[in-house]
Amino acid sequence: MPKDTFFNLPEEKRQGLTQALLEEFAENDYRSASVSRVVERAGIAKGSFYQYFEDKKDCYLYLLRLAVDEKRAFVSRIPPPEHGLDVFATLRWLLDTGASFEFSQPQLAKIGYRAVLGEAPFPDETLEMIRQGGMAYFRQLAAQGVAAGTIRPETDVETAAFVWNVIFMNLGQHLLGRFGMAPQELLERGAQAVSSQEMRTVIFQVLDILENGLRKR
Amino acid sequence: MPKDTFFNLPEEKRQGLTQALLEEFAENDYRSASVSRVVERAGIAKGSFYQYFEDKKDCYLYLLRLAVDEKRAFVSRIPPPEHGLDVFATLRWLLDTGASFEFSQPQLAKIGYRAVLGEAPFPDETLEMIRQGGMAYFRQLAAQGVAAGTIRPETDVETAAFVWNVIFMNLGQHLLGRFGMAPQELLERGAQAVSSQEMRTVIFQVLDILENGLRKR
DNA sequence: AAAAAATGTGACCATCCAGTCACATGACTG
DNA sequence: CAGTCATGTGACTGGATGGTCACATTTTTT
Repeated sequence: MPKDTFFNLPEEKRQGLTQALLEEFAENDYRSASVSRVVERAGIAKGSFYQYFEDKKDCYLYLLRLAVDEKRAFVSRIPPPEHGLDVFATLRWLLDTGASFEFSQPQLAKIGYRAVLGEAPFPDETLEMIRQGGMAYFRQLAAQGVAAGTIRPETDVETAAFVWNVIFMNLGQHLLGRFGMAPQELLERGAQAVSSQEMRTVIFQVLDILENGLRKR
Repeated sequence: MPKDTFFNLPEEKRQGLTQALLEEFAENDYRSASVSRVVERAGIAKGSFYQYFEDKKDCYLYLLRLAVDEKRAFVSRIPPPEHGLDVFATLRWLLDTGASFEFSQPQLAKIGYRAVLGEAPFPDETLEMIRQGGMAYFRQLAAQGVAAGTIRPETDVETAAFVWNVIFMNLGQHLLGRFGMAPQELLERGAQAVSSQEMRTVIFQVLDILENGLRKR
């Protein structure tokens, strides 16, 4: 946990530091990220940094929790389709929202992505939650679909969850690379970028593949 | 390129050094991997290391090329289904072979995986080849399927390639995590581990999802 | 205004890193 | 045997890192 001094910081200064942290930890994995670079970018003294955070791990976990909170807030802003409806409608909402988040908060998304890949050299419950949360959700969704009869009954829930999860995790990056936006441009255009028709089309195609397969019949 | 001295090394010593390199670069990304740890593990002097390799980058690229070569050799040992046949048969062969390679050479696979994620802080053509090779292959495969009429004609080739590629890249890791094998155990059991019936079932399920979708009809 | 508490600072420390180099050891050659 | 060349070595350099601390500055309390 960051110390009180961090939360007592004037809004502007705290934002500046947070931004420097976001940049550093989005561009580098935990071990390569450098506190020295962060304080340089933020324009504060090394000593000050350690008035705000216990250590490097502390500031990293702060970012992780920030990512979780922001994603929660983001998701709750776009309400899900009514519960119990078609699983594929839920899936569409998920992919759509997930991609939007990636475009709206690319740095937080990247940090979360890194966390899932499991490169931090220490155990932590927030980390574990992020790592397992996605699969758990998709597992439950798949089970629900099987129970409701929307999904083919012979489906293995774990395997379906894997496929969905892996697509979900990588779709944002794919769209980003495919439609060639620099991170800078992203930050300027904001979330509405994803509403571009091209991207919507891709998302729907992906959903269609997951739902109906690729084989012509 | 490693220097001549490296290739002149007695088999045993070269193997030992290579093994130390594999371990280090499979466990750490490029920036975090440490030459000091490598020479310690390999039991040679720091100076000797720099008789064999130009620098850190040189030894890393050696591993990358090794990964490419080994994978090529591995793949050519399990011949593909006849050309021009069902795209899905080719896909099955791909997933199967890919997963087998991951179980047979987990360290090389991991290094390749890291390379695709794009974390090395320098440009290189081998790197670029590894990064784009997968997508290029799947793109061509999808186009072939559309042309042959096996795949639904309205399919966007790029999107199909993305879905296949992302599944292909992550299936090995998934199987590994799911059937809970430690890397050590893996190295002992070798490639035949993947022939376990459980894993085959999962691979076939994944293929089935990609081919026919999940929706019950 | 004085005292006290909180916050800011950058030189400094121990540790690690990639890479070098003067020298030691071995092997081959005339 | 002497001489030459390839290989092995580890102390060392310069630089970066995470983290500390004695002190300076600012803010709050008395």
